[in-house]
Amino acid sequence: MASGFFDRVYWITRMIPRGKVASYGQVALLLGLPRAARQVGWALHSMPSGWAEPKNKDGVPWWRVINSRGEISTTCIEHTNIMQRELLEKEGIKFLDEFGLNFRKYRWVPSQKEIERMKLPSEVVYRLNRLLE
DNA sequence: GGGGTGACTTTAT
DNA sequence: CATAAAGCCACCC
Repeated sequence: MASGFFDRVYWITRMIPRGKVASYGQVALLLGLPRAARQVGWALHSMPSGWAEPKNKDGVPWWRVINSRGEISTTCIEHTNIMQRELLEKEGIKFLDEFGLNFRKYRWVPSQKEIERMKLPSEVVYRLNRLLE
């Protein structure tokens, strides 16, 4: 388990499968920090630029993290919202409008086993299950 | 140690 | 449905 907050964000984000998305809040929950959604966005914004490249095998698939309304919400100039949509479309995701998609259809729902392995506090597991149902 | 800064979220209007 | 406001907390001066 990584020690720093940022490293833990990258660790969770790497678990999101191709063609699936998670919200910033969902990543925060999986970290065991239910109210750290904003910092998740910041972590993805300020990671080493090489890690943001889709071709980088050891990189972080930042484009699979969107906001709780199912919309792309990056303000990054290097990695734009348009770029993010193209990356997701390349993974098979269809958009409902310019930057919105069907969260019901594309949300990453970790297996119960994966959730157990993370040893999260019961309150966090409760909130997670409610989010994913 | 204090204050500003967010790729956020929820709740209230 | 759209907007606003408040709460949020890791990080960097």
